[in-house]
Amino acid sequence: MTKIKDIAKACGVSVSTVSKALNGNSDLSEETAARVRKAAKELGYIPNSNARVLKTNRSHNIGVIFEDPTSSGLKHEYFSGILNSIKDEAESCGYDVTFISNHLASISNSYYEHARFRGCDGVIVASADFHSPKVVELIESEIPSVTIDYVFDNRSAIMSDNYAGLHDIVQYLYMNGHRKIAFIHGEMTAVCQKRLSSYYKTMEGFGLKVPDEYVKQAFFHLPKASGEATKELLALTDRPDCIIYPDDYSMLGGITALEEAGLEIPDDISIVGYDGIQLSRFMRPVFTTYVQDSEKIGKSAAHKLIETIESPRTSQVEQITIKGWLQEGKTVKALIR
Amino acid sequence: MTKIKDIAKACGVSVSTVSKALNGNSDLSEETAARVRKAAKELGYIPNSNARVLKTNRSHNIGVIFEDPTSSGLKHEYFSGILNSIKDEAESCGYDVTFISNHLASISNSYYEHARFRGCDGVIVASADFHSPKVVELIESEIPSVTIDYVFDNRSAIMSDNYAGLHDIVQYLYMNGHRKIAFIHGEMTAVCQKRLSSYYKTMEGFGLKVPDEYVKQAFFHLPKASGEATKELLALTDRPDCIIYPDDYSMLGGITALEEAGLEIPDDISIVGYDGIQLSRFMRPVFTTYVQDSEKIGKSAAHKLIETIESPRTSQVEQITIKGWLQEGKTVKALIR
DNA sequence: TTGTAAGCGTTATCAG
DNA sequence: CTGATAACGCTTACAA
Repeated sequence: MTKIKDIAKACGVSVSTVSKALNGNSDLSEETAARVRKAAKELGYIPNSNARVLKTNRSHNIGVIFEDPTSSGLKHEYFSGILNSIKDEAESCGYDVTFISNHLASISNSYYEHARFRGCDGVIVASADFHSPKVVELIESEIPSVTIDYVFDNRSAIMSDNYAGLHDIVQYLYMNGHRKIAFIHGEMTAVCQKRLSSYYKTMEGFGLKVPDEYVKQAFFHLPKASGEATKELLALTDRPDCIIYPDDYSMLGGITALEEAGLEIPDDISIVGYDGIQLSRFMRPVFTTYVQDSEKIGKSAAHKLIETIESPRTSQVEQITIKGWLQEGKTVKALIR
Repeated sequence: MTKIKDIAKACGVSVSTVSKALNGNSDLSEETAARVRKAAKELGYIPNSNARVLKTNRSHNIGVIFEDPTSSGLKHEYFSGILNSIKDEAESCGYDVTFISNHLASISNSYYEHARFRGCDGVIVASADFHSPKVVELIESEIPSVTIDYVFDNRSAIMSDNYAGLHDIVQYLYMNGHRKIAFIHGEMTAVCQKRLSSYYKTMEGFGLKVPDEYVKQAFFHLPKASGEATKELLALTDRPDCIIYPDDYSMLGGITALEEAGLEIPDDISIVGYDGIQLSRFMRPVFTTYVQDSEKIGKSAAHKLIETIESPRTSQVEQITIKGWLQEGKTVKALIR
């Protein structure tokens, strides 16, 4: 394999001259530089990033963590969408993307160590158990990082607007005449808490009381759990006329339960999802759901991280909130009041 | 940051002793080895992969190419499933996973150069334009590689069983009494050709003639195109009573066209998809479709590549075919004969 | 069983 | 404008 030394020999110059020419260093005659570049091309020179990183301490490689605690990981459309746009943005800035895990066989069982081991310039924590000490260790380290949907002190975060999400949903339901609005939510992650408080607050803002029985815990991405919760809601003496689900996928479990109960959607009961996955647009009736802008979220995360890496002084720590939008489907009935 | 030298100093031994101890080299007294390991832990030592790779020429990093020519890339459930299981398998073997692209800003516009640049031990080509010179360049290089759903000479490949797929579909339709079976297929990739020839052959095996008008080209993952093709089929004087689609997602376009034509599924016309994405199980009627085992495909690809890397001598070049299965949904009518 | 020393390919400092 | 040289952190003959 051709290396700098070979080029130097071929051109009759020193290795440092070659290095400078290849890196566009200005204090070199344009003529020599051109000669070197030409030779490099002819010899099929490919730089060796490992040698470079060793010397410069800059890898132009960012780590990404996609380890759904519920193990759905990349299979979740929300996350694969985010990954896809992280990749696009990173590559267009000259950065590579490597997965970081906490169980790389025989190397390390810590995110931090893994990232250090590979010399990542920074890490995006997209999906992980944010409460785990391993994540905290990484976040509190000297490695620049950006989190998605979770805020750590003194670190930038990209937030899907869960507050607006529930607000817009509840408001939409209210405007359509609904008052008895139940909320089946996922496990108590930060995301979930945000949605929950937004739900309560918005309800309150409309002067609506929330009976305790109207709020049920299920699990994200687990249709069965939401199906169970749905049955419980249906068993109430004063049952809701509207149910908000943790996500579109979970809503499928709800739909099954509703069908079993012989209820028509939306005539007998209205339902709303969250995420806006493809499926939500193709189901009949089309889902009314809050669409998360995963593309923008991924892009922003990569952008912010790279900014933090390249301009540590001027880059601000900030929480960037990415708004989504309400997809008006056919699962909510407009009640005549 | 702690390095080998620091450990050596702390233990009063040489750096080579430390290196040996940390790498489990046998010709070292157990006592020294233990002392060194203890010190390494206390000092929070983290190895530097770049230095290691530079010296050993083994990165324990595999590259993956996920660049759908149709740009759907990772958003396609089939591919995100594959990626997920590649990642799992690689990590459990102590390998990292890095995306390789042909447009990494300012570094390189060639897969091969990119992979060399990062020192990848091998590359999995999961999704790319296999005909492009850039892919060929990589495949023909000295870098070990495994492809998915496409065979190159002298390289291992993992193949979703497209032959069995169409065979099983046609057979199932035949068994259910269908004779007029149309096939809307995707663009003419290798995958598509395999399905097409299997379709023709199986039809022939059952003594069925395929009218030219029964075979239409549309595009993978583009519902609209399949919708158009569906309309053309419906316009035939002797229209098919059954349509096979390029994939589940495309079938949605077909369904829309059929609905517009006022046809009931499966009473008026039967349809079959391909892939077995989540959506196919939640749509009503549930899709009859051929499920591709993306998890097994990804796992096999990683496994085969690592085997090739670690045992270049004994590892065989082979095409591994991964069978899927027919998901019996409700979109095919059992015709009384 | 342990240590010495060379070298992996690159960049950066400093002298010419 | 160009070149010598040290250094990045590690592994590995080979020597002791």
